[in-house]
Amino acid sequence: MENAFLQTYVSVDCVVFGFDKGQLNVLLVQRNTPSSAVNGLKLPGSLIYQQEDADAGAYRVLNELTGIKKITLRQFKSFTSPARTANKDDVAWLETTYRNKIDRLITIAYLSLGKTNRKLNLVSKYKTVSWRPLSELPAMPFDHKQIVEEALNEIRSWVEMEPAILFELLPVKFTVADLRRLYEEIYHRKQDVRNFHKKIIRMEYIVPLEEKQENVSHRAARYYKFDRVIYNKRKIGL
Amino acid sequence: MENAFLQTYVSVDCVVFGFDKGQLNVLLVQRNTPSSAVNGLKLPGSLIYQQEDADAGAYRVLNELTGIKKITLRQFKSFTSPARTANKDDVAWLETTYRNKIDRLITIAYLSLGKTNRKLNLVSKYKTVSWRPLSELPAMPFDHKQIVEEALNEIRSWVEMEPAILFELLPVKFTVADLRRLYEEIYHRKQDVRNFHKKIIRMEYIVPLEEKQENVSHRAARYYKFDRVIYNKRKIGL
DNA sequence: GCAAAAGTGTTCCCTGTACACCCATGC
DNA sequence: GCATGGGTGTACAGGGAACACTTTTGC
Repeated sequence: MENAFLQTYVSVDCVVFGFDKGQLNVLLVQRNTPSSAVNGLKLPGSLIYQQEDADAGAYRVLNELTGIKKITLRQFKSFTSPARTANKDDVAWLETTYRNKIDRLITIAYLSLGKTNRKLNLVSKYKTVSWRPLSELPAMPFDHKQIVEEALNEIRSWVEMEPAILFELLPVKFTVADLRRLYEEIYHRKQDVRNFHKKIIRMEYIVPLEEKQENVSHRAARYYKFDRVIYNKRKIGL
Repeated sequence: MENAFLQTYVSVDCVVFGFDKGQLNVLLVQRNTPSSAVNGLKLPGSLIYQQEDADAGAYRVLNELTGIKKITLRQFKSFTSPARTANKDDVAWLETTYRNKIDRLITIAYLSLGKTNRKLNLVSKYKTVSWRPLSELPAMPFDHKQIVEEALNEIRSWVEMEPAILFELLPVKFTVADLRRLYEEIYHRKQDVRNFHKKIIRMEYIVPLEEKQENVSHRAARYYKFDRVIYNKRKIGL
């Protein structure tokens, strides 16, 4: 008995995390097909073209579906199980969307961190693009839920390798408490307030501003900003 | 102008590292084709089948090409550039070997650590399977050189996540100096002998044996072994 | 004045690092 | 006896962890 070699379509899927109101969010798009059965939210992703590699495909697709241009995407894992196309509704949606017969599909998953106040949906083909809290993700087609879970694991090692990417998640001006809550979300454990403060103050590339919070019903917190120039100088020193 | 969606063959390639005589080695196989122009060493890898996922394909292929059965393979990156098939000799070899027209090929790369004293070549379709020192790798087809380089970077984060895999590279009985030289190879920096000793002694799962080296022209070193049971207990404690 | 969150110092321990000499063995 | 690599202790510095009270602001 002869085994046939796999010849398959290849997609990219992007897990873009955002941080807002103390929680991590994931950027999802909504499929817009006639059949309501297969409507629903999913990760931004699509088949890639003949002449592009997966990285180029990921940047193109994310831009086409959400309008996002300037962002860093990082390939983190391929998902190749034949069971990915086990759900008939998913396959029907694929075949309608791409006008091809598709019985197998592998995807290369990308991870990214973005600001939730970014403008979205400028050029989207999809009905809606929206941030959804990680803690209450909707049901999603294919193995998108699993992809998000593995992306979460990946964030930590990415942050350890390149701490600067954390600031992609925060607004330009942020308080130490914002940063602490972000750490707590990513590492799933409480940080001691005083120790965290000391740690942040030691980092010369997190620079204090004169500006403080306004109209808060408690003592106003100082704003800080991330200084990439100082950060890069430090790295060369390593 | 319409863009066609990529539909492609998918291969797996395995970078298996070994450690011998103080150096890291990579396991390579030799292509056996009629044309001598395309002969040469390459990473063990092959197209995967319709009905298998990439993980299953990687284990199958590594076994078919090298005889290796019990080993841990870890997916670490996909290589998807259209330029992978830029070399005509490589494409000719592909088409001869797989009896298909192949103009594009993506590969999913796997990383693994093995002992160099493992029995090889039991069921190999290839002429030879051999360990080659990392420092003097031959020219290889496709982007195999780049794949090995990226695998090297990957080892460190794998070891940090799961230190036990280091012992896959060492014989069952090893000296502290063996372990130190392995560290030095992987991290590319010298370790202080005394400090390294202290660090190792602190790890209860590295247990000293009564046995010592024999017939060495210097003071004989004590052998140690890795105790997985103690190691696993410690991990639960985290 | 009270609720809510910001801000701030000290102590202890553990880990990493720097550093130099004697020991066992084969030849 | 000499060459080769194995094995060992101490001292200092820096970072992580534990821990409680005062300050500012809006209402």
